[in-house]
Amino acid sequence: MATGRTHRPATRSRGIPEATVARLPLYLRALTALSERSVPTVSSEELASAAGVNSAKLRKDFSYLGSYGTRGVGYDVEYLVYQISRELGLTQDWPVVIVGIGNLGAALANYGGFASRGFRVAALIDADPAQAGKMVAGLPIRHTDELEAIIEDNQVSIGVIATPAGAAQEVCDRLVAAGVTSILNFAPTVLSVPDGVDVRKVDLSIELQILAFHEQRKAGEDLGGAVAPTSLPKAAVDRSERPGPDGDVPVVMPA
Amino acid sequence: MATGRTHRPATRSRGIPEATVARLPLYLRALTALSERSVPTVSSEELASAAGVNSAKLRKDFSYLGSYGTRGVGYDVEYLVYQISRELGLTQDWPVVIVGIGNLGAALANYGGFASRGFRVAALIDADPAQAGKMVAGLPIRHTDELEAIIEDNQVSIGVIATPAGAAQEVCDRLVAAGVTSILNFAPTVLSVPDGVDVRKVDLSIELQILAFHEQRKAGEDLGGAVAPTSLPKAAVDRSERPGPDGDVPVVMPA
DNA sequence: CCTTGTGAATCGTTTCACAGCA
DNA sequence: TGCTGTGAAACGATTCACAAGG
Repeated sequence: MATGRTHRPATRSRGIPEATVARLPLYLRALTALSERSVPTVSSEELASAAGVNSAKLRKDFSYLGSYGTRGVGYDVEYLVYQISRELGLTQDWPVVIVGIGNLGAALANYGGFASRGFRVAALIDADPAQAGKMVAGLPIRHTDELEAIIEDNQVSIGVIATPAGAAQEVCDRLVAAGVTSILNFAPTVLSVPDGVDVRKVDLSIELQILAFHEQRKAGEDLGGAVAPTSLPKAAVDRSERPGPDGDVPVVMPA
Repeated sequence: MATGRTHRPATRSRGIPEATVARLPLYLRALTALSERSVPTVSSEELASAAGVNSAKLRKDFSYLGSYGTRGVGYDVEYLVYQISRELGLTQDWPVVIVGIGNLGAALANYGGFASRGFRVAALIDADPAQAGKMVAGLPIRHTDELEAIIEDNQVSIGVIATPAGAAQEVCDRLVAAGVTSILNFAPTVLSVPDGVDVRKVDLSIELQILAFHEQRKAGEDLGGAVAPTSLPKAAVDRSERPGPDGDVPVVMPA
């Protein structure tokens, strides 16, 4: 979910629900695969199962875009690909910059999924002068000093932050000051941004922690009961038991 | 959200809402930072703002865990760190394997956030024989042939898939057959898994597409109207207009 | 007859607002 | 007095079930 308090609460016109927007890329991927196999039409049932959702949800989602199906038949694949692409804004070109070219930044730079949608990596930026000039994914790494100029020259409105947590807020501030209004943040920090700027967060360690929660539950069920003594009296907890957490996350990469 | 149809619908005992579970790691991070600065207590207001949520939500979330605060005062930082860690299952050790050691897999292997929570990278696995034996993040890359043995020897229940999309389902099947019951999937595919296996998905390109949607909206608003002719008659769309999408995503890395 | 599109019912989450307690 | 804990209200998303329409 976007972190910054954004998203017009009023405006009330073509309101596509957030949950629906988040699924459109999923449908698009499934449709693209069908399109490659030259499948002309799909039913909501088929497409839903390819996208990993149920058909009622899919139909409701599509109903927000308009009436693009044919009753008794299904949806025209090419037509839907086009409609969803347009709705998502992928029929235009989006230059993005990636800041922080460690392993993660490099992985992102090499990621084919960007180019094949409307995204074009306009520049790779890193704070380490020693990295400057090195080629990654066919692009030279440029130094942070050039950040503002790069944003302006390329009309970049989307920035990807793949720096260590400590650097993220400063990078974010500079991106925003230079005109970026959407940020994809891989650093494990809460970024604060002015109104009108969207932040989305991808946090590897959080995803694992959620898995661990469910995993623990499963283990508990195998034994047929609650896993841990869930409610021991507060006084019983020895403060030194967990000896004061072990230094938080040097984070993703030396950037 | 988890993709596989999982999550016990019945059981009905200590039901912590999914939305709450997903925020616990966030609180934990904020609390850990406070703990390092030796802050003894926080109010819901302070902690909420550090975690980027509002205080009512945070209090409701904590109320599912129990009554861990003190009215008029706030929450004991160390105590809460411990309670949340335990609830998330982070007081135990979780061995994980990472399959697919391209740039992304390497970034994950180097990611400090794993070790500092209860996660231990038990092995790195790649299908490329030429990679086998190379050291990444202090661990040797091992060949896919060894996958089953590694899982068993290390009692691994959590697997991370960072392979190209084409390989993901097969890797997933092998992981599950070998006993893995939680999967974090970075490949842009819908994985199908048997009941009882949890899948969480991180998709870089989807996040960007969601940003593009909102970005487009902003651009449209600047001009004070709808961006695109949102509803043109179906017949008007020339099928050859978007010439059949350009090959989906070679994906993350040559793995 | 088949599949879409959608009101209405349901479910889960968030927010409000205040009683309860240190 | 101040902040937690929580019922109750509001909101949003999902699912149901069926009428509409090719």
